[in-house]
Amino acid sequence: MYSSTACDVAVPSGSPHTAYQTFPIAPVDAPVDTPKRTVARCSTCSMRAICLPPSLTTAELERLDAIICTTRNVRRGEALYRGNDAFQSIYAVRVGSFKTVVIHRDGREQVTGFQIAGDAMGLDGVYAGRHSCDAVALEDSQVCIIPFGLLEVVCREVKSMQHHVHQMMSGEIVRESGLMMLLGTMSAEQRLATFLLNLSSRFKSRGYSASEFHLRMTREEIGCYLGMKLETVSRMFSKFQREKLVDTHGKQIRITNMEGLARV
Amino acid sequence: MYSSTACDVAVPSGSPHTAYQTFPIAPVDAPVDTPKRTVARCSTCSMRAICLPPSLTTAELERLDAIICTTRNVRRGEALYRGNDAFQSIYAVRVGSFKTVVIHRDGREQVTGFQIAGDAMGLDGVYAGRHSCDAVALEDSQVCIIPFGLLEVVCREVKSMQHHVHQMMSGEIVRESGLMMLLGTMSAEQRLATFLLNLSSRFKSRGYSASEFHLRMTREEIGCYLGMKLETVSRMFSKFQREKLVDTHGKQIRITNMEGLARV
DNA sequence: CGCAGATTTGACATTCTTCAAGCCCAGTGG
DNA sequence: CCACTGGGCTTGAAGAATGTCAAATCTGCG
Repeated sequence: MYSSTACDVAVPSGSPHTAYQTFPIAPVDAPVDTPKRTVARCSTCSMRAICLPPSLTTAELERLDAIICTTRNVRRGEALYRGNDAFQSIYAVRVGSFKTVVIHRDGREQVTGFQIAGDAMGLDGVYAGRHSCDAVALEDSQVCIIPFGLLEVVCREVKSMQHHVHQMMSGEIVRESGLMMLLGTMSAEQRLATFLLNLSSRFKSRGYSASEFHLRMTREEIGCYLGMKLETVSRMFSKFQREKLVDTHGKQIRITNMEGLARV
Repeated sequence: MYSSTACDVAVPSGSPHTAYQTFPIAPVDAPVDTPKRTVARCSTCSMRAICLPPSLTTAELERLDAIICTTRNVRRGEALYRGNDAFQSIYAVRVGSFKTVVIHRDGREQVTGFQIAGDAMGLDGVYAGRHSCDAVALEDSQVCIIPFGLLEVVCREVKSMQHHVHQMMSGEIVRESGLMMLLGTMSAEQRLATFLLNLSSRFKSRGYSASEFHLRMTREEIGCYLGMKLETVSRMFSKFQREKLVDTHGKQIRITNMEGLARV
Protein backbone atom coordinates (compact mmCIF):
# COMPACT_ATOMS: atom_id res chain seq x y z
CA MET A 1 0.00 0.00 0.00
CA TYR A 2 2.82 2.33 0.78
CA SER A 3 6.09 2.82 -0.95
CA SER A 4 8.73 0.67 0.62
CA THR A 5 11.60 2.98 -0.29
CA ALA A 6 13.33 5.20 2.21
CA CYS A 7 11.72 8.22 0.61
CA ASP A 8 9.15 10.02 2.68
CA VAL A 9 7.13 11.20 -0.22
CA ALA A 10 6.50 10.08 -3.71
CA VAL A 11 8.82 12.06 -5.91
CA PRO A 12 7.74 12.41 -9.49
CA SER A 13 10.50 11.42 -11.85
CA GLY A 14 12.22 14.42 -13.25
CA SER A 15 11.23 16.51 -10.27
CA PRO A 16 13.40 19.58 -9.96
CA HIS A 17 14.03 18.66 -6.35
CA THR A 18 15.01 15.09 -6.68
CA ALA A 19 18.52 16.07 -5.74
CA TYR A 20 17.37 16.86 -2.24
CA GLN A 21 16.43 13.30 -1.58
CA THR A 22 20.05 12.38 -1.46
CA PHE A 23 21.70 15.55 -0.30
CA PRO A 24 24.66 14.56 1.84
CA ILE A 25 24.25 15.12 5.55
CA ALA A 26 27.43 15.53 7.53
CA PRO A 27 28.60 12.33 9.19
CA VAL A 28 27.66 11.98 12.81
CA ASP A 29 31.13 12.76 14.11
CA ALA A 30 31.33 16.12 12.32
CA PRO A 31 30.74 19.16 14.53
CA VAL A 32 27.17 19.75 13.57
CA ASP A 33 26.89 23.30 14.78
CA THR A 34 29.80 24.71 12.86
CA PRO A 35 28.85 26.39 9.64
CA LYS A 36 30.82 24.85 6.85
CA ARG A 37 31.82 26.22 3.53
CA THR A 38 30.07 24.33 0.84
CA VAL A 39 29.60 24.58 -2.84
CA ALA A 40 26.09 25.82 -2.10
CA ARG A 41 25.40 28.61 -4.55
CA CYS A 42 22.16 30.45 -5.11
CA SER A 43 22.97 30.61 -8.78
CA THR A 44 22.79 26.85 -9.13
CA CYS A 45 20.40 26.01 -6.30
CA SER A 46 17.36 24.03 -7.24
CA MET A 47 15.42 25.88 -4.57
CA ARG A 48 16.08 29.17 -6.29
CA ALA A 49 12.57 29.67 -7.54
CA ILE A 50 11.36 29.61 -3.95
CA CYS A 51 14.04 31.67 -2.23
CA LEU A 52 14.73 34.33 -4.83
CA PRO A 53 12.84 36.76 -7.03
CA PRO A 54 12.57 35.52 -10.59
CA SER A 55 14.17 38.46 -12.35
CA LEU A 56 17.70 38.62 -11.03
CA THR A 57 20.51 39.35 -13.44
CA THR A 58 23.61 37.23 -13.50
CA ALA A 59 25.52 39.96 -11.73
CA GLU A 60 22.94 40.15 -8.98
CA LEU A 61 23.02 36.40 -8.51
CA GLU A 62 26.76 36.56 -8.08
CA ARG A 63 26.33 39.13 -5.34
CA LEU A 64 24.11 36.70 -3.50
CA ASP A 65 26.48 33.82 -3.97
CA ALA A 66 29.04 35.98 -2.25
CA ILE A 67 27.04 36.41 0.94
CA ILE A 68 25.14 33.16 1.20
CA CYS A 69 27.97 30.77 1.15
CA THR A 70 27.53 28.67 4.23
CA THR A 71 25.16 25.96 5.26
CA ARG A 72 24.61 24.28 8.55
CA ASN A 73 23.51 20.80 9.44
CA VAL A 74 21.16 20.32 12.33
CA ARG A 75 20.37 16.89 13.67
CA ARG A 76 16.94 15.69 14.63
CA GLY A 77 15.85 17.24 17.91
CA GLU A 78 18.56 19.92 17.91
CA ALA A 79 17.79 23.62 17.81
CA LEU A 80 18.94 25.83 14.96
CA TYR A 81 18.33 28.74 17.29
CA ARG A 82 16.47 29.31 20.54
CA GLY A 83 14.32 32.08 21.91
CA ASN A 84 16.44 34.99 23.14
CA ASP A 85 19.45 33.97 21.04
CA ALA A 86 21.04 37.00 19.40
CA PHE A 87 19.69 37.45 15.89
CA GLN A 88 22.26 37.42 13.11
CA SER A 89 20.88 35.53 10.18
CA ILE A 90 17.79 34.14 8.63
CA TYR A 91 17.73 30.62 7.29
CA ALA A 92 16.32 28.70 4.37
CA VAL A 93 15.63 25.00 4.76
CA ARG A 94 17.58 23.03 2.15
CA VAL A 95 16.94 19.52 3.40
CA GLY A 96 14.70 18.22 6.15
CA SER A 97 12.15 19.99 8.27
CA PHE A 98 11.75 22.10 11.39
CA LYS A 99 9.19 23.29 13.86
CA THR A 100 9.17 26.78 15.38
CA VAL A 101 7.98 26.94 18.97
CA VAL A 102 7.08 29.94 21.10
CA ILE A 103 7.75 29.18 24.76
CA HIS A 104 6.06 31.16 27.52
CA ARG A 105 7.76 31.72 30.87
CA ASP A 106 5.18 29.50 32.58
CA GLY A 107 6.15 26.60 30.34
CA ARG A 108 3.26 26.79 27.90
CA GLU A 109 4.36 25.99 24.37
CA GLN A 110 2.81 26.81 21.04
CA VAL A 111 4.14 25.49 17.75
CA THR A 112 3.83 28.40 15.33
CA GLY A 113 4.88 26.61 12.18
CA PHE A 114 6.39 23.62 10.44
CA GLN A 115 9.02 24.43 7.84
CA ILE A 116 9.99 22.12 5.02
CA ALA A 117 12.58 22.43 2.25
CA GLY A 118 12.31 25.85 0.65
CA ASP A 119 10.81 27.59 3.66
CA ALA A 120 12.45 30.50 5.45
CA MET A 121 12.96 30.83 9.20
CA GLY A 122 14.17 33.43 11.61
CA LEU A 123 12.46 36.64 10.47
CA ASP A 124 10.96 36.97 13.94
CA GLY A 125 14.41 37.97 15.19
CA VAL A 126 14.60 41.25 13.29
CA TYR A 127 12.17 42.97 15.62
CA ALA A 128 14.13 42.81 18.84
CA GLY A 129 17.50 41.65 17.60
CA ARG A 130 16.80 38.40 19.42
CA HIS A 131 14.87 35.39 18.32
CA SER A 132 11.41 35.09 19.79
CA CYS A 133 11.04 31.35 19.28
CA ASP A 134 12.96 28.09 19.08
CA ALA A 135 13.59 26.40 15.72
CA VAL A 136 14.02 22.66 16.21
CA ALA A 137 14.83 20.09 13.53
CA LEU A 138 12.25 17.33 13.15
CA GLU A 139 14.79 15.19 11.30
CA ASP A 140 18.42 15.54 10.27
CA SER A 141 18.33 18.73 8.24
CA GLN A 142 20.37 21.34 6.47
CA VAL A 143 19.83 25.09 6.14
CA CYS A 144 21.37 27.96 4.19
CA ILE A 145 22.59 30.73 6.44
CA ILE A 146 21.75 34.21 5.21
CA PRO A 147 23.36 36.95 7.32
CA PHE A 148 20.61 39.53 7.63
CA GLY A 149 22.89 42.56 7.71
CA LEU A 150 24.39 41.55 4.38
CA LEU A 151 20.96 40.83 2.99
CA GLU A 152 19.92 44.36 3.92
CA VAL A 153 22.91 45.69 2.01
CA VAL A 154 21.91 43.76 -1.09
CA CYS A 155 18.30 44.93 -0.66
CA ARG A 156 19.40 48.53 -0.74
CA GLU A 157 21.08 47.92 -4.06
CA VAL A 158 18.81 45.47 -5.80
CA LYS A 159 15.21 46.58 -5.94
CA SER A 160 13.78 43.19 -6.85
CA MET A 161 15.63 41.61 -3.95
CA GLN A 162 14.27 44.25 -1.61
CA HIS A 163 10.74 43.64 -2.70
CA HIS A 164 11.20 39.90 -2.44
CA VAL A 165 12.31 40.18 1.17
CA HIS A 166 9.34 42.42 1.92
CA GLN A 167 7.08 39.84 0.35
CA MET A 168 8.62 37.08 2.43
CA MET A 169 7.98 39.00 5.64
CA SER A 170 4.49 40.01 4.59
CA GLY A 171 3.81 36.42 3.59
CA GLU A 172 4.69 35.33 7.08
CA ILE A 173 2.22 37.87 8.46
CA VAL A 174 -0.51 36.56 6.17
CA ARG A 175 0.31 32.95 7.01
CA GLU A 176 -0.01 33.67 10.70
CA SER A 177 -3.30 35.49 10.18
CA GLY A 178 -4.65 32.35 8.58
CA LEU A 179 -3.48 30.34 11.54
CA MET A 180 -5.21 32.71 13.91
CA MET A 181 -8.41 32.18 11.96
CA LEU A 182 -7.90 28.45 12.29
CA LEU A 183 -7.26 28.63 16.03
CA GLY A 184 -10.02 31.13 16.69
CA THR A 185 -12.89 29.83 14.63
CA MET A 186 -12.49 26.19 13.64
CA SER A 187 -13.48 22.91 15.28
CA ALA A 188 -10.82 20.31 16.00
CA GLU A 189 -11.95 18.36 12.95
CA GLN A 190 -11.68 21.37 10.64
CA ARG A 191 -8.29 22.28 12.03
CA LEU A 192 -6.79 18.91 11.28
CA ALA A 193 -8.36 18.81 7.81
CA THR A 194 -7.00 22.28 7.07
CA PHE A 195 -3.58 21.26 8.35
CA LEU A 196 -3.42 18.19 6.12
CA LEU A 197 -4.57 20.10 3.05
CA ASN A 198 -2.03 22.83 3.73
CA LEU A 199 0.80 20.32 4.03
CA SER A 200 -0.44 18.60 0.91
CA SER A 201 -0.38 21.75 -1.19
CA ARG A 202 3.06 22.69 0.09
CA PHE A 203 4.47 19.29 -0.79
CA LYS A 204 2.84 19.55 -4.17
CA SER A 205 4.31 22.98 -4.89
CA ARG A 206 7.75 21.52 -4.21
CA GLY A 207 7.27 18.67 -6.60
CA TYR A 208 6.30 15.95 -4.13
CA SER A 209 3.10 13.97 -4.00
CA ALA A 210 0.11 15.93 -2.79
CA SER A 211 -1.75 12.85 -1.64
CA GLU A 212 0.85 10.71 0.07
CA PHE A 213 3.46 11.83 2.54
CA HIS A 214 5.19 11.13 5.80
CA LEU A 215 4.59 13.34 8.83
CA ARG A 216 7.84 14.20 10.58
CA MET A 217 6.07 15.54 13.67
CA THR A 218 4.35 13.65 16.47
CA ARG A 219 0.65 13.84 17.31
CA GLU A 220 1.60 15.97 20.24
CA GLU A 221 3.41 18.48 18.04
CA ILE A 222 0.46 18.61 15.66
CA GLY A 223 -1.82 19.24 18.62
CA CYS A 224 0.47 21.94 19.92
CA TYR A 225 0.29 23.61 16.52
CA LEU A 226 -3.47 23.26 16.15
CA GLY A 227 -4.35 24.20 19.71
CA MET A 228 -5.61 20.82 20.87
CA LYS A 229 -4.50 17.78 22.83
CA LEU A 230 -2.74 14.86 21.20
CA GLU A 231 -5.66 12.56 22.04
CA THR A 232 -7.99 14.83 20.12
CA VAL A 233 -5.63 14.78 17.14
CA SER A 234 -5.62 11.02 17.25
CA ARG A 235 -9.41 10.82 17.47
CA MET A 236 -9.77 13.08 14.47
CA PHE A 237 -7.37 10.95 12.46
CA SER A 238 -9.47 7.93 13.37
CA LYS A 239 -12.60 9.77 12.35
CA PHE A 240 -11.11 10.64 8.94
CA GLN A 241 -10.07 7.01 8.57
CA ARG A 242 -13.64 5.82 9.29
CA GLU A 243 -15.03 8.36 6.83
CA LYS A 244 -12.52 7.21 4.21
CA LEU A 245 -11.06 10.67 3.76
CA VAL A 246 -7.55 9.72 4.77
CA ASP A 247 -5.62 6.49 5.05
CA THR A 248 -3.23 6.68 7.99
CA HIS A 249 -0.64 4.23 9.20
CA GLY A 250 0.99 6.10 12.03
CA LYS A 251 2.91 8.91 10.44
CA GLN A 252 2.37 7.72 6.90
CA ILE A 253 -0.54 9.62 5.40
CA ARG A 254 -2.50 9.12 2.24
CA ILE A 255 -5.31 11.52 1.42
CA THR A 256 -7.91 9.47 -0.38
CA ASN A 257 -10.65 12.08 -0.69
CA MET A 258 -9.24 15.55 -1.09
CA GLU A 259 -12.63 17.17 -1.77
CA GLY A 260 -14.23 15.47 1.19
CA LEU A 261 -11.46 16.71 3.42
CA ALA A 262 -11.93 20.24 2.11
CA ARG A 263 -15.65 20.04 2.80
CA VAL A 264 -15.21 19.15 6.49
CA MET B 1 -16.15 57.06 39.79
CA TYR B 2 -15.36 57.68 36.15
CA SER B 3 -14.20 60.82 34.49
CA SER B 4 -17.15 62.80 33.22
CA THR B 5 -15.22 64.44 30.40
CA ALA B 6 -15.56 63.44 26.79
CA CYS B 7 -12.10 61.91 26.86
CA ASP B 8 -11.92 58.16 26.61
CA VAL B 9 -8.85 57.83 28.69
CA ALA B 10 -7.16 59.78 31.38
CA VAL B 11 -4.51 61.87 29.68
CA PRO B 12 -1.65 62.96 31.86
CA SER B 13 -1.10 66.69 31.66
CA GLY B 14 1.80 67.47 29.41
CA SER B 15 1.39 64.23 27.55
CA PRO B 16 3.10 64.33 24.20
CA HIS B 17 -0.11 63.09 22.66
CA THR B 18 -2.55 65.51 24.16
CA ALA B 19 -2.92 67.11 20.76
CA TYR B 20 -4.60 63.97 19.46
CA GLN B 21 -7.48 64.39 21.81
CA THR B 22 -8.67 67.37 19.83
CA PHE B 23 -7.36 66.59 16.38
CA PRO B 24 -9.92 67.95 13.92
CA ILE B 25 -11.95 65.33 12.12
CA ALA B 26 -13.29 66.36 8.76
CA PRO B 27 -16.86 67.64 8.92
CA VAL B 28 -19.48 65.06 8.05
CA ASP B 29 -20.25 66.53 4.66
CA ALA B 30 -16.65 66.26 3.46
CA PRO B 31 -15.94 63.33 1.14
CA VAL B 32 -14.45 61.03 3.68
CA ASP B 33 -12.70 58.70 1.31
CA THR B 34 -10.73 61.28 -0.58
CA PRO B 35 -7.20 61.73 0.67
CA LYS B 36 -6.71 65.34 1.48
CA ARG B 37 -3.54 67.36 1.58
CA THR B 38 -2.87 68.41 5.10
CA VAL B 39 -0.13 70.05 7.02
CA ALA B 40 0.70 66.61 8.38
CA ARG B 41 4.46 66.34 8.43
CA CYS B 42 6.57 63.60 9.89
CA SER B 43 9.09 66.19 10.99
CA THR B 44 6.61 67.78 13.40
CA CYS B 45 4.38 64.80 14.15
CA SER B 46 3.94 63.94 17.78
CA MET B 47 3.73 60.25 16.82
CA ARG B 48 7.20 60.40 15.34
CA ALA B 49 8.83 58.34 18.05
CA ILE B 50 6.49 55.49 17.20
CA CYS B 51 6.49 55.63 13.41
CA LEU B 52 10.10 56.48 12.69
CA PRO B 53 13.57 55.38 13.65
CA PRO B 54 15.15 57.68 16.21
CA SER B 55 18.25 58.65 14.31
CA LEU B 56 17.05 60.38 11.16
CA THR B 57 18.86 63.48 9.99
CA THR B 58 16.97 66.61 9.08
CA ALA B 59 17.52 65.89 5.42
CA GLU B 60 16.11 62.38 5.79
CA LEU B 61 13.07 63.70 7.60
CA GLU B 62 12.42 66.10 4.77
CA ARG B 63 12.49 63.22 2.33
CA LEU B 64 9.76 61.55 4.32
CA ASP B 65 7.69 64.69 4.55
CA ALA B 66 7.77 64.73 0.79
CA ILE B 67 6.15 61.31 0.40
CA ILE B 68 3.86 61.10 3.39
CA CYS B 69 1.81 64.15 2.84
CA THR B 70 -1.74 62.95 2.88
CA THR B 71 -4.10 61.76 5.52
CA ARG B 72 -7.49 60.19 5.28
CA ASN B 73 -10.49 60.31 7.55
CA VAL B 74 -12.51 57.17 8.05
CA ARG B 75 -15.79 57.25 9.87
CA ARG B 76 -16.90 54.71 12.43
CA GLY B 77 -17.87 51.46 10.74
CA GLU B 78 -16.27 52.33 7.42
CA ALA B 79 -13.41 50.34 5.93
CA LEU B 80 -10.01 51.87 5.27
CA TYR B 81 -9.44 48.93 2.96
CA ARG B 82 -10.98 45.56 2.38
CA GLY B 83 -9.66 42.11 1.64
CA ASN B 84 -8.66 41.78 -2.00
CA ASP B 85 -8.34 45.54 -2.50
CA ALA B 86 -5.24 46.38 -4.50
CA PHE B 87 -2.36 47.20 -2.18
CA GLN B 88 -0.79 50.61 -2.62
CA SER B 89 -0.01 52.04 0.77
CA ILE B 90 0.42 51.25 4.39
CA TYR B 91 -1.21 53.37 7.04
CA ALA B 92 -0.42 54.78 10.46
CA VAL B 93 -3.29 55.55 12.80
CA ARG B 94 -3.19 59.23 13.80
CA VAL B 95 -6.51 59.48 15.61
CA GLY B 96 -9.04 56.86 16.57
CA SER B 97 -8.88 53.09 16.31
CA PHE B 98 -9.41 50.21 13.93
CA LYS B 99 -9.91 46.49 13.85
CA THR B 100 -8.43 44.22 11.20
CA VAL B 101 -10.59 41.27 10.22
CA VAL B 102 -9.77 38.21 8.15
CA ILE B 103 -12.89 36.96 6.39
CA HIS B 104 -13.10 33.38 5.13
CA ARG B 105 -15.20 32.50 2.09
CA ASP B 106 -17.64 30.58 4.27
CA GLY B 107 -18.35 33.72 6.30
CA ARG B 108 -16.17 32.94 9.29
CA GLU B 109 -14.49 36.03 10.66
CA GLN B 110 -11.45 36.44 12.84
CA VAL B 111 -10.35 39.79 14.23
CA THR B 112 -6.56 39.73 13.95
CA GLY B 113 -5.84 42.98 15.73
CA PHE B 114 -7.01 46.26 17.20
CA GLN B 115 -4.96 49.29 16.16
CA ILE B 116 -4.84 52.51 18.13
CA ALA B 117 -3.07 55.81 17.51
CA GLY B 118 0.54 55.12 16.54
CA ASP B 119 -0.07 51.64 15.17
CA ALA B 120 0.61 50.63 11.57
CA MET B 121 -1.75 48.77 9.28
CA GLY B 122 -1.64 47.25 5.85
CA LEU B 123 1.63 45.35 5.77
CA ASP B 124 -0.30 42.18 4.96
CA GLY B 125 -0.85 43.58 1.46
CA VAL B 126 2.79 43.45 0.39
CA TYR B 127 2.73 39.69 -0.02
CA ALA B 128 0.19 39.36 -2.79
CA GLY B 129 -0.22 42.96 -3.87
CA ARG B 130 -3.72 42.75 -2.42
CA HIS B 131 -4.90 43.19 1.11
CA SER B 132 -5.69 39.99 2.95
CA CYS B 133 -8.01 41.52 5.53
CA ASP B 134 -10.45 44.35 6.14
CA ALA B 135 -9.46 47.35 8.23
CA VAL B 136 -12.55 48.92 9.78
CA ALA B 137 -12.70 52.05 11.94
CA LEU B 138 -14.12 51.51 15.42
CA GLU B 139 -14.73 55.26 15.75
CA ASP B 140 -14.24 58.31 13.56
CA SER B 141 -10.53 58.08 12.81
CA GLN B 142 -7.68 59.49 10.80
CA VAL B 143 -4.68 57.78 9.24
CA CYS B 144 -1.47 58.81 7.52
CA ILE B 145 -1.15 57.31 4.06
CA ILE B 146 2.31 55.97 3.26
CA PRO B 147 2.67 54.85 -0.37
CA PHE B 148 4.65 51.66 -0.08
CA GLY B 149 6.50 52.01 -3.37
CA LEU B 150 7.86 55.36 -2.27
CA LEU B 151 8.71 53.97 1.13
CA GLU B 152 10.74 51.26 -0.57
CA VAL B 153 12.65 53.94 -2.47
CA VAL B 154 13.49 55.73 0.76
CA CYS B 155 14.49 52.43 2.36
CA ARG B 156 17.02 51.80 -0.38
CA GLU B 157 18.62 55.12 0.40
CA VAL B 158 18.31 55.45 4.15
CA LYS B 159 19.65 52.49 6.04
CA SER B 160 17.99 53.34 9.36
CA MET B 161 14.65 53.69 7.61
CA GLN B 162 15.12 50.31 5.95
CA HIS B 163 15.87 48.63 9.22
CA HIS B 164 12.93 50.34 10.88
CA VAL B 165 10.54 49.00 8.25
CA HIS B 166 12.01 45.54 8.67
CA GLN B 167 11.50 45.83 12.40
CA MET B 168 7.89 46.89 11.92
CA MET B 169 7.19 43.86 9.77
CA SER B 170 9.05 41.53 12.08
CA GLY B 171 7.22 43.05 15.03
CA GLU B 172 3.94 42.17 13.39
CA ILE B 173 5.16 38.60 12.99
CA VAL B 174 6.09 38.43 16.67
CA ARG B 175 2.82 40.01 17.75
CA GLU B 176 0.87 37.42 15.81
CA SER B 177 2.94 34.59 17.29
CA GLY B 178 1.92 35.81 20.71
CA LEU B 179 -1.68 35.80 19.65
CA MET B 180 -1.36 32.26 18.39
CA MET B 181 -0.04 31.25 21.77
CA LEU B 182 -3.02 32.95 23.37
CA LEU B 183 -5.50 31.24 21.06
CA GLY B 184 -3.79 27.88 21.22
CA THR B 185 -3.00 27.48 24.87
CA MET B 186 -5.01 29.81 27.12
CA SER B 187 -8.38 29.49 28.84
CA ALA B 188 -11.09 32.06 28.15
CA GLU B 189 -10.29 33.74 31.43
CA GLN B 190 -6.59 34.01 30.68
CA ARG B 191 -7.27 35.32 27.20
CA LEU B 192 -9.40 38.19 28.42
CA ALA B 193 -6.93 39.05 31.18
CA THR B 194 -4.07 39.06 28.67
CA PHE B 195 -6.08 41.19 26.29
CA LEU B 196 -6.83 43.81 28.96
CA LEU B 197 -3.23 43.94 30.13
CA ASN B 198 -2.00 44.29 26.56
CA LEU B 199 -4.36 47.16 25.87
CA SER B 200 -3.35 48.73 29.16
CA SER B 201 0.35 48.66 28.37
CA ARG B 202 -0.23 50.04 24.89
CA PHE B 203 -2.27 52.94 26.25
CA LYS B 204 0.41 53.56 28.81
CA SER B 205 3.19 53.61 26.23
CA ARG B 206 1.26 56.30 24.38
CA GLY B 207 0.86 58.49 27.42
CA TYR B 208 -2.65 57.48 28.42
CA SER B 209 -3.79 55.91 31.63
CA ALA B 210 -2.84 52.27 32.03
CA SER B 211 -5.65 51.55 34.47
CA GLU B 212 -8.68 53.33 33.07
CA PHE B 213 -9.84 53.37 29.48
CA HIS B 214 -12.77 53.07 27.14
CA LEU B 215 -13.14 50.04 24.90
CA ARG B 216 -14.11 51.04 21.39
CA MET B 217 -15.00 47.50 20.38
CA THR B 218 -18.06 45.41 21.26
CA ARG B 219 -18.04 42.21 23.29
CA GLU B 220 -18.60 40.37 20.06
CA GLU B 221 -15.50 41.92 18.48
CA ILE B 222 -13.46 41.08 21.55
CA GLY B 223 -14.73 37.52 21.36
CA CYS B 224 -13.92 37.34 17.68
CA TYR B 225 -10.38 38.44 18.49
CA LEU B 226 -9.93 36.08 21.44
CA GLY B 227 -11.56 33.06 19.81
CA MET B 228 -14.64 32.86 21.99
CA LYS B 229 -18.31 33.81 22.00
CA LEU B 230 -19.54 37.17 23.19
CA GLU B 231 -21.43 35.53 26.05
CA THR B 232 -18.21 34.02 27.31
CA VAL B 233 -16.50 37.41 27.13
CA SER B 234 -19.34 38.88 29.17
CA ARG B 235 -19.17 36.11 31.76
CA MET B 236 -15.43 36.61 32.18
CA PHE B 237 -15.91 40.35 32.66
CA SER B 238 -18.48 39.56 35.36
CA LYS B 239 -16.06 37.12 36.94
CA PHE B 240 -13.29 39.74 37.06
CA GLN B 241 -15.81 42.16 38.55
CA ARG B 242 -16.72 39.68 41.31
CA GLU B 243 -13.06 39.03 42.00
CA LYS B 244 -12.42 42.78 42.18
CA LEU B 245 -9.78 42.69 39.46
CA VAL B 246 -11.58 45.04 37.12
CA ASP B 247 -14.35 47.57 37.47
CA THR B 248 -16.48 47.56 34.32
CA HIS B 249 -19.39 49.76 33.35
CA GLY B 250 -20.16 48.61 29.84
CA LYS B 251 -17.25 49.74 27.72
CA GLN B 252 -15.65 51.83 30.44
CA ILE B 253 -12.90 49.78 32.08
CA ARG B 254 -10.89 50.34 35.20
CA ILE B 255 -8.26 47.81 36.16
CA THR B 256 -8.22 47.76 39.95
CA ASN B 257 -5.78 44.92 40.51
CA MET B 258 -3.16 44.74 37.81
CA GLU B 259 -1.10 42.03 39.53
CA GLY B 260 -4.16 39.89 40.19
CA LEU B 261 -5.10 40.13 36.53
CA ALA B 262 -1.60 39.10 35.51
CA ARG B 263 -1.74 36.09 37.82
CA VAL B 264 -4.94 34.71 36.26
C1' DC C 1 -39.70 58.73 25.04
C1' DG C 2 -38.84 54.64 22.58
C1' DC C 3 -36.32 51.76 19.56
C1' DA C 4 -32.27 48.92 18.05
C1' DG C 5 -28.37 47.14 19.27
C1' DA C 6 -25.42 45.73 23.05
C1' DT C 7 -24.89 43.34 27.32
C1' DT C 8 -25.87 40.21 31.03
C1' DT C 9 -27.48 35.99 32.91
C1' DG C 10 -29.52 31.32 33.26
C1' DA C 11 -30.30 26.62 31.64
C1' DC C 12 -28.87 23.18 28.81
C1' DA C 13 -26.05 21.00 24.97
C1' DT C 14 -21.74 20.05 22.87
C1' DT C 15 -16.95 19.80 22.38
C1' DC C 16 -12.81 18.99 24.07
C1' DT C 17 -9.75 17.64 27.87
C1' DT C 18 -8.29 14.56 31.45
C1' DC C 19 -7.15 10.30 33.17
C1' DA C 20 -6.34 5.65 32.47
C1' DA C 21 -5.39 1.49 30.05
C1' DG C 22 -3.67 -1.03 26.37
C1' DC C 23 -1.56 -1.45 21.71
C1' DC C 24 1.97 -0.93 18.14
C1' DC C 25 6.47 -0.80 16.47
C1' DA C 26 11.31 -0.03 16.01
C1' DG C 27 15.53 -0.59 18.16
C1' DT C 28 18.30 -3.45 21.48
C1' DG C 29 20.51 -6.81 23.90
C1' DG C 30 20.59 -11.63 25.25
C1' DC D 1 15.97 -15.23 16.58
C1' DC D 2 13.23 -13.35 20.03
C1' DA D 3 11.75 -11.16 24.13
C1' DC D 4 12.06 -6.60 26.04
C1' DT D 5 11.43 -1.80 26.36
C1' DG D 6 10.08 2.90 25.68
C1' DG D 7 8.00 6.27 23.05
C1' DG D 8 4.28 7.19 20.39
C1' DC D 9 -0.43 6.16 19.34
C1' DT D 10 -5.28 4.78 20.08
C1' DT D 11 -9.45 4.35 22.62
C1' DG D 12 -12.92 4.63 26.42
C1' DA D 13 -15.24 6.95 30.27
C1' DA D 14 -16.04 10.86 32.96
C1' DG D 15 -15.72 15.71 33.77
C1' DA D 16 -14.75 20.60 32.76
C1' DA D 17 -14.95 24.41 29.72
C1' DT D 18 -17.26 26.69 26.37
C1' DG D 19 -21.05 27.21 23.09
C1' DT D 20 -26.11 27.68 22.16
C1' DC D 21 -30.50 29.39 22.95
C1' DA D 22 -33.50 32.31 25.27
C1' DA D 23 -35.02 36.03 28.03
C1' DA D 24 -34.40 40.19 30.58
C1' DT D 25 -31.87 44.56 31.01
C1' DC D 26 -29.36 48.31 29.71
C1' DT D 27 -27.67 52.22 26.77
C1' DG D 28 -27.06 55.60 23.32
C1' DC D 29 -29.26 58.18 20.09
C1' DG D 30 -32.79 60.14 17.13
